[in-house]
Amino acid sequence: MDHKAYIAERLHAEGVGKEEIYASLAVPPDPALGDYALPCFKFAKLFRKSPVLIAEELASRYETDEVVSSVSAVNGYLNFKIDRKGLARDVIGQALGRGCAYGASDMGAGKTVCIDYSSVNIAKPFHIGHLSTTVLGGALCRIFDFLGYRAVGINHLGDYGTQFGKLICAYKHWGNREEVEKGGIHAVNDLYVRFNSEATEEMEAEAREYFRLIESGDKEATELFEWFKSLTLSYVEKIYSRLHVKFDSYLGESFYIDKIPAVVEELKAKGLLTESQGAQVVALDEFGMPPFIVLRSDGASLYATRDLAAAFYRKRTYDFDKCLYVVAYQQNLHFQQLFKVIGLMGEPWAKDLVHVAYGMVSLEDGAMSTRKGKVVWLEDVLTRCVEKAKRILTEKNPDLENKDEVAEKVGVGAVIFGALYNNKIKDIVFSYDKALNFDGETSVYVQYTCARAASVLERAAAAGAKAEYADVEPNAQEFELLKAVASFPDAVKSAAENYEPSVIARFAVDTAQKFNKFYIECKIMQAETDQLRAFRLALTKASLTVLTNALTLLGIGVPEKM
RNA sequence: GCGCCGUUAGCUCAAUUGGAUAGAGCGUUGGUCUACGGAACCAAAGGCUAGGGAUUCGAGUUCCUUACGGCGCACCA
Repeated sequence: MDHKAYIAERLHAEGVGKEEIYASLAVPPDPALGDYALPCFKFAKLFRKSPVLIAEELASRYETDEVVSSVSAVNGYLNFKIDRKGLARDVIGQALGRGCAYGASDMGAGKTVCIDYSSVNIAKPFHIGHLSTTVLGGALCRIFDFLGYRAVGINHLGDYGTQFGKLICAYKHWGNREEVEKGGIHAVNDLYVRFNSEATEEMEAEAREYFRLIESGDKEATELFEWFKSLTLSYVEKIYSRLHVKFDSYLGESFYIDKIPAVVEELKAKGLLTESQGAQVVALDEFGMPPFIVLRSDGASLYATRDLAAAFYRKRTYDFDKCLYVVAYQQNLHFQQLFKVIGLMGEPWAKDLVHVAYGMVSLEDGAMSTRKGKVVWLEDVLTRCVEKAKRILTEKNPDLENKDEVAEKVGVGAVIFGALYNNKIKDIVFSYDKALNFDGETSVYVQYTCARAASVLERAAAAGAKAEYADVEPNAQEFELLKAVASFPDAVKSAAENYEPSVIARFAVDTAQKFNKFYIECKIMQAETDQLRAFRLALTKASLTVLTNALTLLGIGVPEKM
């Protein structure tokens, strides 16, 4: 139940709309004051009375019931207390009734959200810098899907550009099939790195020629390129499946090449295209931005041009209500320009394009650099985290059967969680110390909490004890936990509205903390009465449900034992 | 130089979008077990929310300004 809506509906203040009351309702800093509060200061002018008086009058007029058990006025705040039993019945009913759908809604029914994320480059291995876009985008897909939207995950492959001419050139000079088959994508990357440091003028020219050959569909060049592409895709697929992300489309930049002329024509027809220093551009100086280059002076397209064509293609193909670009803030200007150009073209959906910007990853000794070999490969991070998880697991729980499976969930989960726990805009300095830390506010803590809850429920099942709502007055720990469980649907909504999965990660830790307090303070199986035991078991089950749903939305597995 | 973003406890970060006494984790110090799982729990210490101004009944949150840091600024992606 939405308590704020309930209160807003029943609180009558002349001249003040329900929506305004709903929006103004806040949560008091101390639960002893109440569960919701309406600050009355802003109504003082309207009523020409002191906020203290307004709060008192509203309090005296509000009729309490089985949902809102008491109302009080304190220093200009109107404080509401939710009936504990009523909340317990409602929350436990919802969580146990809906199970893995608890927190879901149909608010997005009939709407489509395109989410452009991860966007790997062909022939480049996955490094730690690619983690954010991948797990953020993956989480956003699941969150929007959970809210009833059709979420379309798009991997806008970096599969076009002169670098592939260089790669083929390097391969022809220094590579061979056997080595690449054996070394996989890293061997391919090594060739590319070598080209960048050793290539002669002649090789550069050769590389340009190879790129031209790819474009013109030359058999050998195309086959080589397709080979590198399939190597890359099978490599990233493994990582994607470990991170639990999926894509509905792998249409990359090369797909849009033949769609560019039409877009250029349209720009021309709308009088937006001008020539500047030999290039075709859209001038944006009146908006305080540098020009948007559509075609280079040699007539070739750019990344930006392909993005422009891709936006139109997506609008036509999916008729999205929103199209998100999960790309680092480095590209702020690029997206501002792109969106502005689409707006200037008169497309009303320009407003539906959103750059979901996130912070940059660097290493402790500075920025990453593939050329200098200063890179942290994601697979290495995953491997080390899973290894550590297994070591701890073996030590703490030697009899556990499926150690590898559990270690995978714990280790990979820690990596995902680490990337999703803070506000996405924050820069990250990667360190193995931090990545391998499983203490404190981590997914491991949440998973451990789940395992504890699952363990109690298992004992209960073995003893034939029921987990169901019972008519008891929740104590302080139980009530705090209930409120946390009840706030999950709001957390999911807020995560979607702000494109911020960290809201859900924070929710998970907060709720786990409250469950642990409850667990320590309240005997569950040894509760004083059967009724109380049933109630606490139900609360335990409800907690496990929300925590599982929260972690699942983030792409993190929940082991039953660990 | 211009633009965007950031700055909160020793460290890493929250703060329900302008509300009451700014909260967590790590680290430090001191506690809690003959146990429904100690990967836990409790407590203490730690803050002029980078500095200054403004708006407001009320500002970590909005505006202006300064400092520091990151990113970007024409044919790379």
